[in-house]
Amino acid sequence: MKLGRNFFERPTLEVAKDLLGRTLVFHEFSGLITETEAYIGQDDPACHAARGRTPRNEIMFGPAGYSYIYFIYGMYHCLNFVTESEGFPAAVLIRGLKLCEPENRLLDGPGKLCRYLGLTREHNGQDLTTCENFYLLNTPPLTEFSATARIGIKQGADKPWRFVGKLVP
DNA sequence: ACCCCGATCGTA
DNA sequence: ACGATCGGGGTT
Repeated sequence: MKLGRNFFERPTLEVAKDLLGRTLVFHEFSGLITETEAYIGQDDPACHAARGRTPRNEIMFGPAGYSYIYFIYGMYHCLNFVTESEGFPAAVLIRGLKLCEPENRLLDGPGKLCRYLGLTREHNGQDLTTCENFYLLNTPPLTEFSATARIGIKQGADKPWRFVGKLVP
């Protein structure tokens, strides 16, 4: 069963935790989400939308359930899903994926994940709730997880908004 | 127009 | 610990 709009139209911290264990499908690839981070609104200094709307971050201001993919460090892309209500800029960064198809492999890191799947800015702004080859399945969530500070940021490093699922053997 | 730096990763 | 590599966004 595909995750619908209402899954993403919730507080970002809830969505970030609830995404752990869900299955991401992108064309021939599928895997379990194992690690996420929340970026929440203009009061979160680490959020790309902290200083308002720009061409890059405008998808974050739109409706929930869309992909937000940006280019970083001159060589990597990062995948996010937009959350909360239209007009409120927030998203969940996907940092880890336990790939099941076409091979078993752990994609640990947002840049490595996008590089393996072939995700680029061309896939920015896709509606995950209606797309035929880019969506999420409601496989059982990983209820065991730890919360830590977000990785690679300076501002907002005090907030424990990174969630790492404990994979059950 | 310019310049600094970043939600990273691989190697040292 | 650090360099690669370049787009974005704030500043001039």
